[in-house]
Amino acid sequence: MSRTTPDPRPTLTLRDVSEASGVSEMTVSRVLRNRGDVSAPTREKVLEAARTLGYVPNKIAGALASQRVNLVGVVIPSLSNMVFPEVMTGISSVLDGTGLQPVVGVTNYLPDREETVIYEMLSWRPSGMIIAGLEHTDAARAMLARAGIPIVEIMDIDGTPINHAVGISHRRAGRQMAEAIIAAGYRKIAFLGTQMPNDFRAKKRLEGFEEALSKAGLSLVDREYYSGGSALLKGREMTAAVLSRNPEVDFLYYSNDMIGAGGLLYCLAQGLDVPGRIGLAGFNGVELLDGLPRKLATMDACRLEIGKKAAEIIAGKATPGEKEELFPTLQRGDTIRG
Amino acid sequence: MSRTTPDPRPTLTLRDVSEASGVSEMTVSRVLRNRGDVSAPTREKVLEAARTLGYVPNKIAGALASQRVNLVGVVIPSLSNMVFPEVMTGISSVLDGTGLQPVVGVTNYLPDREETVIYEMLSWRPSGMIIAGLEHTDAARAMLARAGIPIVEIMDIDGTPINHAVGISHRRAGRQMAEAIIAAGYRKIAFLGTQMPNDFRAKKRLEGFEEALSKAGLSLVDREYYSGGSALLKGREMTAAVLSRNPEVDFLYYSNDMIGAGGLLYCLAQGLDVPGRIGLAGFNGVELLDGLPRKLATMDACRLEIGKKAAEIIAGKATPGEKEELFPTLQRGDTIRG
DNA sequence: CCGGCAGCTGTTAGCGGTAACACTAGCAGA
DNA sequence: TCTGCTAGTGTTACCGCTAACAGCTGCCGG
Repeated sequence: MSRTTPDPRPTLTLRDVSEASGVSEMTVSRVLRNRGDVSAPTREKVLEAARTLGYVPNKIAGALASQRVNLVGVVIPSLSNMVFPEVMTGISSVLDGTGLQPVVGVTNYLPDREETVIYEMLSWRPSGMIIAGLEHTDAARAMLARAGIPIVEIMDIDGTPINHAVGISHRRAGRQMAEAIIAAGYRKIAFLGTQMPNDFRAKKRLEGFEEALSKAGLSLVDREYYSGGSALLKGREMTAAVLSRNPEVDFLYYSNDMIGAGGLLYCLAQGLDVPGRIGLAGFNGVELLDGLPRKLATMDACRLEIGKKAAEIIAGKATPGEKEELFPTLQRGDTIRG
Repeated sequence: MSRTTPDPRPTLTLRDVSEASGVSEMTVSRVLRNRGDVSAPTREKVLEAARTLGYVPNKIAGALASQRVNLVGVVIPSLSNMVFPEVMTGISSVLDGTGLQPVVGVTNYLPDREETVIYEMLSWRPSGMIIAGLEHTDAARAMLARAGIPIVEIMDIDGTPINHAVGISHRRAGRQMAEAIIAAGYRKIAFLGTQMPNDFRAKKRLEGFEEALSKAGLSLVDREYYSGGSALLKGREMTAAVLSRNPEVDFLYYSNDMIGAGGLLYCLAQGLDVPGRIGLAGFNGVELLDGLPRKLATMDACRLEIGKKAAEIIAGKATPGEKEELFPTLQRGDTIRG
């Protein structure tokens, strides 16, 4: 079998359908797009012909002629994160009704890669762009700004949006968590996170966290970073490392739920008193947590809601301000005492 | 702030760059695509002009004129599955070098939705299509068959591909797992899975599983299905339900690792002797398992490899047969005795 | 009986690029 | 000197579709 099916005939065009149904190409175009008045019998003839020929319209030509593209670019750092799939769900749920279609690009947290992805996407002249984060290369910002389409930056609002931003304040989220932890009486607090220089949101959370600590006269007792591998396993390992280095630590703040879950499993396996002897907290509010033996404290990131709001802005279903702030709720779970 | 940035000037075209740099549009086009001979000084002038103007080429026009589109359609049932993101990673890793770009469409396991997604994608005239599964509507199959581009169906090879298939035999995988379980001496076996009439691969695994059971004179003692919610939690709940209904059950076969992990956590929490009193197994080999207190038996689905092979076929880097079978390895972990 | 208009269909001229070819200058070799 | 070639550049004709407008019919009211 050959690699590509050898075309029996050159690809079908409107002309083929028009000849098969005995009307002009324009009329076929009208029927296929449900636009303009076409008599019922003509419509039937055309649809019949298109169906039997197996005609699939060429959107490239259509888009060029009409100067309209029903695509929305979505640029996110990663798919394996559990968090972006949910954002996508929110986006799709809104876009589904509108004839707009999301197109996903993944950057792996690399700014240059992001720039390339944005460039590629813009070259298809989408109707709008949804991009995770507020930090981009200068070139990327410039391209976006002059694209003449609505740009929505999501997840974060601590910064200056190009056009619109929909998200939460990670700095505030970090601060809130720290305050809750301090209020619960924990004092020897360690941070465990991802080694990702370009995960600006995690960085902002940590900043807010430390800010609140220092306001209370505290500072982090220890910090541990990882990269790659099974997050759950890394959570275990990092937790073991921190606890052996600093047995007096009484709270573990994780940069995401997955490593937090690993840490929780480790602590429970060690027979540590959670949350009495030691407390834990993560971030994101992933549904995985529901299945754990004990509920990890976390803060949901409003992922679904962010996706929906962003899509509504693109679809013109919302009249947005420059920043749309959402407010995550602290879920104390069973791993913060009090 | 208005919704769309008001265009200060109509979008830039080749003509603008050509005028700014004093050469013909054709020459600009050549420079921007690195094609044909252009003198170094001219090239510089053009690049300079393009850069300062902030020109982004219009791929729609380019694709129409050249009849070439650097897009590869990827159609998958779900993103929240942990398994497809890894397939995507495999695809991207190969495509990255080739100038080809994946475009993802999600079907949510709905055949009609799949048909729509395929239609939409084909209307952009991609260079190839990668589609999960071998089961499609007749219309979808017909469209794909006459698209005149390479079509690679992935994940599964139990069936008849349109063009090429890359995957594993889920029927065989189910059979192998059953054989291993029986050989280990388990006899009262229950199945726990997703309630998804259109997850044909899970269905095939179960078929193979039951086939091997009946060959050994056994049959499933119980079965339990779920849909929606946190898979980990559902795994717990289903396991509890099965064990309370049939306390004599000595093996739990899960249709995926996530619910298997939930079940494992439940069994351990109940103080059950795993794998002595009761064994467990899942499917997929997700890396999450590495972080569990005990390693769940599973079978990896060769996801990365499948993505790579499929992409190689599309990119013309492999000369494939009709079916490329990969062979998953059984990982016994710590939840099958012996 | 005519103007006006709605309903339907066709014609024309692009959309913004690129393939294919045409052209020019400069230079090597006969 | 002339041919032949190459490197560099421009010209032309589309790619497949749609916006905009131009008919054509039949029917209405005045």
